[in-house]
Amino acid sequence: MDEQNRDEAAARFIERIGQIVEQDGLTRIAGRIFGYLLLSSEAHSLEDLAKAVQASKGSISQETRLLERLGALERVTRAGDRRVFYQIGDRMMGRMVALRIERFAQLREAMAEGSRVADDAAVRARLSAFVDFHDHLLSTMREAQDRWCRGHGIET
Amino acid sequence: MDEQNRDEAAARFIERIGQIVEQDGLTRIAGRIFGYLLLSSEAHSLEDLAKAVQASKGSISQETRLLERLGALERVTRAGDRRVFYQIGDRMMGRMVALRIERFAQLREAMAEGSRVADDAAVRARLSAFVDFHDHLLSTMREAQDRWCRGHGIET
DNA sequence: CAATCCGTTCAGACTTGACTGAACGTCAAC
DNA sequence: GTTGACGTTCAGTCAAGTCTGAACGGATTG
Repeated sequence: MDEQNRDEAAARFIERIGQIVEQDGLTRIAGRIFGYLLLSSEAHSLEDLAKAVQASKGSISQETRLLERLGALERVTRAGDRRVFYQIGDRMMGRMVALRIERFAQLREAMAEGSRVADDAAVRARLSAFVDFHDHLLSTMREAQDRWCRGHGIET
Repeated sequence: MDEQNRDEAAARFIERIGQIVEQDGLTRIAGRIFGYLLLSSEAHSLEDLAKAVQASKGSISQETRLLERLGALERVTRAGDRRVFYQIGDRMMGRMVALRIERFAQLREAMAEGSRVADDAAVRARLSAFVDFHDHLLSTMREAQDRWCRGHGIET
């Protein structure tokens, strides 16, 4: 793969991650920042990122801090340099999965509340089945996550 | 729980489901329709739904057909009645989980593509680890789903 | 102190897409 | 054929939220 193709492929990857992250409720710019950093082993300055994803400094500042809060990015500083650098966080993988597992848990809770509220027996049965199913699913997911993380030295 | 409280609780449930479904990329109205039908054992007409979730007939038509396409709702008709009624589909539970599993798979694919594109060995290693992890997670999730569905007579 | 370099914040412009309501097509009944 | 009950579609409206760019605050250097 020559450099030209590699750059195009990288751009496609960044856009793709941008869309996926956007589907998860963040902004497209946050997704592109994340995608860009995923493809780099180095930390990048705010200015770097602004140039790479073609967005204003303001947006980059906003979104990097959000991603940091979510545990997706890490902030790196260097002696003798006032700038801030961002890189993919160690706990990134664990956090991404944890967030999605959390979504399942949220839905489970809502359904549980529903089955408490419902006055119709058939409805209660349907919602209870949903809750049971998700309990099952959640426990296997969490177990899978724990096991894998322990086996590979990944922190959650 | 008296009727007043029950109605309020039902309304809260419907809004909550509305928000969750909205997070999943559908509209809030679609979510409310879904929530409303989740709490009912009967099928409801388009007009019923319009009144229940306070939306226009146009929106209800749009969103019910979308939910039907996704396998969340079923369309029911009755002899001697030209109206269409909607209810929660049998395959609802399986479909909801399948859609979310699909999201994991999407992310896995993107990361796999990234590891093909990356020119840095450390980056490739990070992305490969991500892919492996998701392969692991996906297989356990799918297995859990299959096993549970088989054990409880749920169709996927 | 002035000059400069960063990151942050915020008001406003702008984009996106949800939602409505009216028009339309269809079917059945009369 | 006419009327009325339905569901669908679509152009237009409106609100939500993203993005920008300028202003700002703090730190550092000369």
